[in-house]
Amino acid sequence: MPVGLSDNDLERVDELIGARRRVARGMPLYLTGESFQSLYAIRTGFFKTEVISEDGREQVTGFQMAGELMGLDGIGTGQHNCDARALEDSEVCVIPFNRLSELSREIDTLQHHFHKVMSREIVRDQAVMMLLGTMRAEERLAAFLVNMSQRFASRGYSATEFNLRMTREEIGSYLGLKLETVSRGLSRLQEEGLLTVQNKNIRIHKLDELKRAMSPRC
Amino acid sequence: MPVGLSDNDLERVDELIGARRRVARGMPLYLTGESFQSLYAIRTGFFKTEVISEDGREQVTGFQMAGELMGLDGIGTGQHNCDARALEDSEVCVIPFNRLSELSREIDTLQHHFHKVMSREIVRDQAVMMLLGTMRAEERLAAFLVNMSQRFASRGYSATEFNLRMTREEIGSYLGLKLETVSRGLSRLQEEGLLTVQNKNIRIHKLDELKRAMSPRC
DNA sequence: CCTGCGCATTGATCACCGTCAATAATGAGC
DNA sequence: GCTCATTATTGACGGTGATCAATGCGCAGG
Repeated sequence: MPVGLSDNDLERVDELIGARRRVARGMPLYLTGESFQSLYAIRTGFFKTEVISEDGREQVTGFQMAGELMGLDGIGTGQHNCDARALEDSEVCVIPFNRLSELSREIDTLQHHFHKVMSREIVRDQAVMMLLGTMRAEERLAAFLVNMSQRFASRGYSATEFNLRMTREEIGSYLGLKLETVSRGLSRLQEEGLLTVQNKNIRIHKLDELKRAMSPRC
Repeated sequence: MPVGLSDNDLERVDELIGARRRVARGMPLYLTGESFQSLYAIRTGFFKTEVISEDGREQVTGFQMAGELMGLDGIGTGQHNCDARALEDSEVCVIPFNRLSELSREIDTLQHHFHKVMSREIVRDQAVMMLLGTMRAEERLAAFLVNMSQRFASRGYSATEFNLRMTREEIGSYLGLKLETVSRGLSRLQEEGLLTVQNKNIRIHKLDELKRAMSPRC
């Protein structure tokens, strides 16, 4: 993942990557309470992370796609603090955290890169707080779709046509809404002509207007 | 902050701490967009961090008290991604991030400690997402007060009697509620006999019931 | 092909919380 | 001590989204 390494260092980082691991759709990569040993970089596939509170509430805290890193929440306590579950058949690289720590002590670039990744995760979480704290249902939905669009685009896929891997309920959990509200919101955006929804398939017709729909009433 | 260092290493970590800096009530420690150079450890006082979105929305993302670290959000982009503002006259230790990086390459304990702090910040943020995504107004308030109580207690102050430093509006922003709802919620908890509110002064009478009030309807 | 199950859509109703508004209390500054 | 601005409380009302419920769709498996 990091760039700008010497050939020699690059080799060593390559060795850092332990095994690969396949995770079938619906199966957990790790569960809350399991001992934390490794980080996971997604090679292919799609995941959700989900926190479960003492009183049984569930909150999806994120959806992860290829290239993204999972497991950072486990470093602090030595135990995973959320569930990570595959939304489609997926493959991850296992990155033993001990080895990453050692190596990042020797390779500046790797250390910096790792710190940046953690920091960006914090910034991302803050953006979700903003979404949950201040946006109305349709704004949240627009923000979610724009975010998906950008992430697909940055991976070379279409920014305007993609298949969601998660259910309405999972979207709702992530956005702090009920699944009915998600469904209604999508129908509404469709009526307004911003996009077409057909089950999990989304076709965005007016990306700019969708971005504007993230802001309060016109 | 880290413990378990040799005397020698302890000296070096001490040197890591740059200047101290005083921040008067209401003044910013840093603002969004400023270049990121240092982390800040609070010696005394009380801060809030706040994200401001492009369309002008504000979201308080946290309240920080003595011993806590601020500025982690800046590492990823090299710029601060939120405002940090003192809620009372405060003093912080400036920790130049370059020096921290260097030193943590040499001192394992420091490296581990730093990684844990970042990870815990991520877990904390996820707990806030859970709060914003799944809890009703009064549950959020109870959770907020219990959290404050615990943090005061862990610093040697009373767990049942303390002064909030922030306004109802700031509490509301943090909890995704309007200030009126915060006020009503506090009044309600008071009517129920769980606590006494007098402006910013909180006296908790039934901490266990307050904890129960974090969960859905009795 | 049909069956059954999970997922999605849509409608009707209701409750929670936001909004608007008026008043009160607090604290800083002169 | 008085004034003013800020902060907090409380009430009335309305809207957004939750809840309850019924129907429809799509897909895996027999």
